[in-house]
Amino acid sequence: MKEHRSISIADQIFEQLEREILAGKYQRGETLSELGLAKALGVSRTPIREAIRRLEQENILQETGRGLVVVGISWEDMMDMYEIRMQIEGLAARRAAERITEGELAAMRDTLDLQRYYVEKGGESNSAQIKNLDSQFHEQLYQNSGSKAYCDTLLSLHKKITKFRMASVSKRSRAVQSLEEHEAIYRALAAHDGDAAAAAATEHVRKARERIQTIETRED
Amino acid sequence: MKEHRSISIADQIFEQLEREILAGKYQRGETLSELGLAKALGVSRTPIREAIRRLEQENILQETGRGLVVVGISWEDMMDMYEIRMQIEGLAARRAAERITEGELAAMRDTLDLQRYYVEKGGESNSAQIKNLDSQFHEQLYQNSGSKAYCDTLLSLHKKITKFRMASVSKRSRAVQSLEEHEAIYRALAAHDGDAAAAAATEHVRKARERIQTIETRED
DNA sequence: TGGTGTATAACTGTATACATAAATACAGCG
DNA sequence: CGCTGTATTTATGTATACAGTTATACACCA
Repeated sequence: MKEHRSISIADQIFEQLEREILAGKYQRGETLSELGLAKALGVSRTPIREAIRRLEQENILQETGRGLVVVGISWEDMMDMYEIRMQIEGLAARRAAERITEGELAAMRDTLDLQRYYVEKGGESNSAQIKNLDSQFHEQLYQNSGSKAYCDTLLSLHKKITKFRMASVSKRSRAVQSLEEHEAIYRALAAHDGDAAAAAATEHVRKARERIQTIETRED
Repeated sequence: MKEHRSISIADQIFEQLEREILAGKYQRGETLSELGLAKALGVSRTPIREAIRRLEQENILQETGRGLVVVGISWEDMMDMYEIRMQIEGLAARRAAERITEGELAAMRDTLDLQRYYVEKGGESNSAQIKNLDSQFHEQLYQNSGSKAYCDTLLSLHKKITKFRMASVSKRSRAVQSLEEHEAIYRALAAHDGDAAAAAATEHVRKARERIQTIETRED
């Protein structure tokens, strides 16, 4: 089955480079060149340049006038992103609790149910699925805050954190804990309890950061 | 050590379009085309496309597959950005207070002195200067937080707010108040008092938002 | 009159050509 | 041996050509 809408080469390259840079494939400070990337990927410089412009705008790549230098993000950067999320994800959850509709609640319920299915099913092959559903839950939460500013800011942070952690594996027990915290957020949203939603979301981010600190070690 | 590197056409166009979109020159939902922009600005599509990619990444312009649609930001979006800043600018100030050096303090002092000079001098012609120095103070604060994540996030929000408000005029009394709040932040930084710095920064953003709410009225 | 099929125009995506500037290599010269 | 000036390579910035796709206009036909 063919894709309904072809994604441009430039977008694919952007995604790939973003993933690779955030996952640490390139060392920070390492230099790249347009032509080098173009040859390596078998395309012309044009789509490469467009991908680079987007990466520059995300501050994970920097133009030096002669070559590109990889900025990426460090472990400390990621910890800081969690800290920022702790603050504003709570506020976003509060807003979502106050304005979420039944339909939006049902959609989040579906996400949770699917996440629970894969978590309880176990198996390492479902790790990617679980991560995707985890991201989806958060994205729904952001969307349901009804605020473009909150949504944009949180999506940007969440995306970077997710791709940074892409290489790491997560244990099942952690997935269960994360799921239960999602459930707590959902219950607060369903009850339209702003305070509870804010507290649950903030706590979830805080615990997620703790979990990462204890399980992962990463040079950098 | 001044940069002699000329700014590319693509960058200039990005700055211009960003300013115009955020300032509300284009209506939200309005469509643009690469060729139209290229002809209007007298350049080829290449630099236009690169500017567009960056604007897309900022979520103020959107590609539809056939033409571009202006997203921009609304008054509510800006209020939300202030709300987010209230939270994280305080945390950034706390960090800055804990790690700022004498040299960095001196640089911020210089910015404040210059700002005070123009504020006390009065005159409408200095409005732009004052705004620039105001931005500079905040950027120094962000930088001195020592955190890439805080710096990136706050810079992005601050830039959009600033350009959104670019069209508006500010009264002198407001400029004086803003300056005094900056002084309060500076004093806390100089005293390396994290709590005070956080409180002062948060309060400054809160009051800045209040001031805007009372003086400005803008459709949309 | 209304629907349909085709031609046309408009737009984006990609590749390529060319200009320019900067780093590098190297030969010549003191 | 060291310095210098030049040639070459390599990099980016911009323009242009071309392909592919989709909306649009319009003529034609039932």
